[in-house]
Amino acid sequence: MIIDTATALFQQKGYIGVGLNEILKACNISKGSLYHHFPNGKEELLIACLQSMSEVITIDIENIFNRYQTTQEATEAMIDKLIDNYDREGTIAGYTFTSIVSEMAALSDPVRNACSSLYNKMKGIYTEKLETDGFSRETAHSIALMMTASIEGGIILCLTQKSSIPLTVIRNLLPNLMKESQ
Amino acid sequence: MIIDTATALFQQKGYIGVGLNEILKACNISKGSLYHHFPNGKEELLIACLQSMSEVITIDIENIFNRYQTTQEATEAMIDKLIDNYDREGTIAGYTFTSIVSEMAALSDPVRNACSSLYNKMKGIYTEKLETDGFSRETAHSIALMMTASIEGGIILCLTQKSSIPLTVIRNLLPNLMKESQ
DNA sequence: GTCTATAGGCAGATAGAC
DNA sequence: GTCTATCTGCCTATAGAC
Repeated sequence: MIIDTATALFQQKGYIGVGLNEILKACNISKGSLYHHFPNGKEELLIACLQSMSEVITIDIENIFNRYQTTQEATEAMIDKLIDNYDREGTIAGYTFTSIVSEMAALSDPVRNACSSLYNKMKGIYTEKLETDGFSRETAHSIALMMTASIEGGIILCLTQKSSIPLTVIRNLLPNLMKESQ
Repeated sequence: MIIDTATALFQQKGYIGVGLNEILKACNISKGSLYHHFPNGKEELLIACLQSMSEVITIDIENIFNRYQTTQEATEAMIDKLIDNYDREGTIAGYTFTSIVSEMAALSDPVRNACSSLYNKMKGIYTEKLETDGFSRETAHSIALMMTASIEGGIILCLTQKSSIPLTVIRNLLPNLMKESQ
């Protein structure tokens, strides 16, 4: 599948970091074929990949959040998975999603909107769980946003420092936010 | 000054987003001249710019943190400044520093190290202030890291959503971390 | 619907005059 | 130490055969 292969490459190297030729080679298809399916070229392919990523990531997070009773437990399990991923593979699935946002937010509104909706989906899962925990809707929204931001920032710090310590610290501090604001 | 002009461009558009010709035109110099001063070309210029950014940002944060008695007040003032910046100009100074990390962390170790040291400097200012607030060294380090990560993530969310709300929420939630962990 | 060949532009880098 | 001219290579996108 073209989209799966391209998604992996975009996640590894970012949008500008991957050339069209590299994608074609990895997919074993030709330029003519790609432009037949995606007349608007690379950007249209990226947006299709972002939609695919959105589904995969959302389902993954939802599974974890359904498996645990409280937001706190689910969050710890989720971050543990990110840390485990990093320690085993040296990368974090969804990282280059950060890279794509940073590169493209100012350049392409369609891409920016696709990324925005992905963040909102993640935040929505957190919010819902926090409300079942007993938080007011408003507080739930605030904490969910804080979770999204600190995890995203934590991933960046891990990749910058080549260490999983930042995410470990965040994993241990985030629960305080869920106790004290209640 | 070449570095000042190039720094501004890198901050606005990221490393790959700015062409060498664009920099030369903005500085009114020629290719030969640039390569005389920076034999290793664009990457060497970027690292010089990151060092310059590091000084500017560090001094700015230090000034704010010296002006207020507690970390909480200083942090709120600092984020207020980011929000004000965004609302007035639509960008956030230091943003494209995020963009540069995301683009380059996996590609260039010298650049990654320069970015890592910049994050550490910011975190160091927070840590010091938290210790004078009475936190243990270990707790101070943890909270400082959380501050760095959530602000960085908040900036990304602001740029993705084209709104200053994420940073506003983070400004209001971060103080909880400084009260309850004490 | 998939292919090859190629267009057209711009990237970063270099050579050598002055 | 600054300039202009030029090189090589890669980029995305297109044209047109099959």
